[in-house]
Amino acid sequence: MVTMLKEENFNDWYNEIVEKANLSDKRYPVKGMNVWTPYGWKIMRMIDTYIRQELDATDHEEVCFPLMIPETEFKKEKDHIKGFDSEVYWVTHAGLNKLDVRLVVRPTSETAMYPMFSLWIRSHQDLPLKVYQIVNTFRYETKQTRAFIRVREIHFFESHTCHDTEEDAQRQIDEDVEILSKIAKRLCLPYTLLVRTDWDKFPGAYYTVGIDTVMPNGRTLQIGSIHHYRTNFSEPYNITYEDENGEHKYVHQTTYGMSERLLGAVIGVHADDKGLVMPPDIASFQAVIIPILSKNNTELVTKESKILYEVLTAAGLRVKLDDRDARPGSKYYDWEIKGVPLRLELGGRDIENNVVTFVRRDTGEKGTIDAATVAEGTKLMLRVIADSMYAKAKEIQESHMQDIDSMENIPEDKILRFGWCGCPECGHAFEDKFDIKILGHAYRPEHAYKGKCIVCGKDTDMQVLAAHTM
RNA sequence: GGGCCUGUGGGCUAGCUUGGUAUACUUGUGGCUUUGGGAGCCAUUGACCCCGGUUCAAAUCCGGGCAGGCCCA
Repeated sequence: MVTMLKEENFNDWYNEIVEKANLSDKRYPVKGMNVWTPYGWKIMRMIDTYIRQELDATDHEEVCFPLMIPETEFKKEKDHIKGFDSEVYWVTHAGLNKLDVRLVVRPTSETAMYPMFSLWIRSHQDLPLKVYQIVNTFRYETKQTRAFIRVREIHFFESHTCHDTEEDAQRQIDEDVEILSKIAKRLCLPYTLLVRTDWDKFPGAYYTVGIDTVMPNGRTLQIGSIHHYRTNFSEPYNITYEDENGEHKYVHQTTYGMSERLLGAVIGVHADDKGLVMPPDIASFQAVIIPILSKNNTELVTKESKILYEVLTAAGLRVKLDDRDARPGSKYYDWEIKGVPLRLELGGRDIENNVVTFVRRDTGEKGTIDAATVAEGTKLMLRVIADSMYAKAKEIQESHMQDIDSMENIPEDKILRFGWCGCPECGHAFEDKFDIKILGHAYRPEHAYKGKCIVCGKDTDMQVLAAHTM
């Protein structure tokens, strides 16, 4: 049973869900490094599958670079090293010997990949270069660690692209945005795309688009980011191509990164006081079949349950037949904690009436599906569940948005929306006064804005969002 | 970065102040029985975070480490 309430105590509730649903085992004896349990890993792999699917479909190629980066390469881009040197792990020894050149354990792979890109790319015919990898990266987080949300060993997806022009790099970022929308749909997650402030962009980037989602406690969680590097890395790493006229030019680069925080966001947004609620597309099991046996029909119900399992599996659904020797009620609790989207019960009454009883995990709604068309009926129900999960999450996100026009009476636990002139002085003044972070301005504004800077009162056409972050 | 709290079977927990025999529940295992929201009975496995100190004696007191949680910058 889940004892913590999401509304009252989000942090404790989150920890309890992760533990009770058995997504991750935090007992591994290194801080911030947790064990992926079979149930959690299956879900993460499902998310990775969709990432691969979308990246492959847009002509990205999967690669796998080494974990370690020599200090000499790591140091080439000055802002980048400055942004990371307080949180990288160093390998200083090999056996008993001290290394002449220390090795960095990758916090991200720019500095591992780019020396190789410089060898791989020679002509404009080699462009665009679009690669990605899904690997673990390491950051020595100093803040409180938290399963999936702030860890030191990160399950990370990163794509890296090189282009001949800045415009082509810009097109890549728009493609990344499209890819994101497809993946987020699978997770039933709404999000915002905000161009980060200059002091908050990725170390070495020209600009950064943060991907944020709103947690029910009113804090935002960054679930990914997209960066435009221009030639900030290609210059120090000497990644050049020869154009049609025989001239040598620096490539324009972009990156796109997301992590297991996607799973953290799914938990935070969708789970409830009974446990996890999995979006159907990434659920390890989309439906669980619970046979309801009684003394005189054990054989019949067991047989029919197996047939149901086979019919649904053959239709491409991920199904679990729970034939453990336990009471049905105890099985209900087990699968509710694990968040299986749909529970299918099959007992003597159902067989007589040619139906299967279903219970939705997201709403608790109960009903029956016609046994003759059970595969179609189940698929339809899963689609309804996904749509309604997304709609509910979207509603929560919007209920947290609030426009403000003065620095008085700032509401707690809201995502604030207001005008900003763009100057760092006003930005820092706002952030420091309320201990809140300016997340940035819309990457694709829905409409033009005319207003005044909330700090200095100057006219401005830039509207920004600000919030407490997880 | 600074401060506070905690660490006992797989999970949760009593015991710690006042040093001596480790408690309950849950889970696991085997069996009987039962099955439309956590059934019951019997049997049974399983623990004091690590290192050092004080002591005849340490889960308990002291120091350090590691890990977890919370608050503040």
